[in-house]
Amino acid sequence: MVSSWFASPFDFIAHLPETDRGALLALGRSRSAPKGAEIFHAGSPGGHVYLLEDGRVKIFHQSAGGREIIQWFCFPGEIFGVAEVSRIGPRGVSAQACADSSIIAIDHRAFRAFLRERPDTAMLVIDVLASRLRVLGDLLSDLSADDVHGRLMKLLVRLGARYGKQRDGQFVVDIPLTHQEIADMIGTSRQTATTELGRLRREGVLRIEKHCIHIEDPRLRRSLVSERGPEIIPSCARPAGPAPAR
Amino acid sequence: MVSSWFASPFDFIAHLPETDRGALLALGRSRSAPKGAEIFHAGSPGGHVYLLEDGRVKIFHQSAGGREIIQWFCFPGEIFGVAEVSRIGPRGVSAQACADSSIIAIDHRAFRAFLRERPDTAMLVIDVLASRLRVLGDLLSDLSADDVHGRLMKLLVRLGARYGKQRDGQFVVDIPLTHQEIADMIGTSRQTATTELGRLRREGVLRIEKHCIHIEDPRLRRSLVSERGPEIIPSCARPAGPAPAR
DNA sequence: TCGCAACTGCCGCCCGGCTGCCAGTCGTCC
DNA sequence: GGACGACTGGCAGCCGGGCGGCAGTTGCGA
Repeated sequence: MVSSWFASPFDFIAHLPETDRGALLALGRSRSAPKGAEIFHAGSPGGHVYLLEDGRVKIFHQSAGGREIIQWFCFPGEIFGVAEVSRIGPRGVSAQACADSSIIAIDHRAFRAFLRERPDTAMLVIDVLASRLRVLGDLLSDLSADDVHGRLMKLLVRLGARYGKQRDGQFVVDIPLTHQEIADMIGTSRQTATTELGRLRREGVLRIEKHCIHIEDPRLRRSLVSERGPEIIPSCARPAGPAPAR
Repeated sequence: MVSSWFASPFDFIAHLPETDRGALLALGRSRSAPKGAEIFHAGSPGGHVYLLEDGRVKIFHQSAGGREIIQWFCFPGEIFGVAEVSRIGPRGVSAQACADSSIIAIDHRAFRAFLRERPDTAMLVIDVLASRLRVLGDLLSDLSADDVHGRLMKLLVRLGARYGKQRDGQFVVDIPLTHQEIADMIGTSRQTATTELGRLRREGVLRIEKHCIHIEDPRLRRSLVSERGPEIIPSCARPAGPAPAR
């Protein structure tokens, strides 16, 4: 059994070395962000790095036409807003709480100074950035090569592998998503996403209940279960074992 | 005068601290790659990080349909192949020499060990990854929000700001590009790229000579010249000065 | 409990851009 | 110098999917 690289949620806080965790958290200030609150906005200076203690945060790009392109969701333990603080210039993406959230804001200069003294944590940051680079690269490739149906299927696979849970004999992606959000994740319109989701529902591939996606198709379900392996801790990763099929 | 973040080529080797440069270069083995040679391929294990001494390298994603999505070009001094070595799993992108090139290959374990001991270089790697994350984020947003004309204009601005040179009273993007490559950079077909380039030529915006783009439109030219500022060294960047308009 | 706002679901129209095709030009290697 | 391959340029046809519109449903807050 192999685990695809995208199947492992990146719990940054949990992966921090014991010796660094307390010190890093102490650098920041905790604050709460109610559902819908904007944490930072594209164009703002970007003086902080954030850790998500609890809740869910959407990282997205806003285009000129008002369209949103969702790059990813952050879950508890993840770090975000880190790409923009290392280079001059404003943030390129916006962050918004999708649920009542609790976040820790760390001044970016303090964060950089911290990384300089803690090589383990610095390597972890490199791993996070590298992983996100791959995610975006894949999104880019899908967007220019696949049609809407293909992109939606790939989204299902990714969401299922990464966030899916087995519950009461069902396979559920435990994130409430609107059609609009799904459309924004695969770069299409709300209407087209609705149509395509309707087709998949009629074909028995999935079912949506309380905005959560239930995978019904037994084949897809099995492949999702087998792709979720034990969580990979990248710092411990060795190029041993067979490479996962891509 | 402000400099857009994307206007600064990232000469990794030049930005290395004096104390680290020799030691890092000594870790690797230099080799040459003739034009068209593949340096690594998507799906391969990814055991090395590369520095480009001379030449030009194309980093791209190959889609199922055989289509290429060019993520960026590397120029002398740049580092590449770094995103894939930190996580388990094969490479997601391929690298190919666009011109006769000379590269230095560094074993990824040696590279990681090096970064652990050299915080300045580790921070530089973080800056490189962060910068590329922004590039991909922008590409993604353009691809899903703009039409071909808009994407081509943005490509012109980026290429011009980053690689443009003033020469003999002309403004030239000094990279020989085929229509196919331009199409691969903006996610469209060769034919559509040809058509759109033809229109821009007829409108007097640009001229293509020996596969190099000459910017003719005086307004576009002025804006490109003013966007190229002194090269930004991210490690020295302070959030002083006005934020560039995006 | 009511009312509004957000979300879902389904049309039909229409246009941007992809596919396929072919002819002309340029560069390069025999 | 000739032949071949790579690149450019343009045209016809078609279709995926964006957009506007609207009705029905859900759920949240007053």
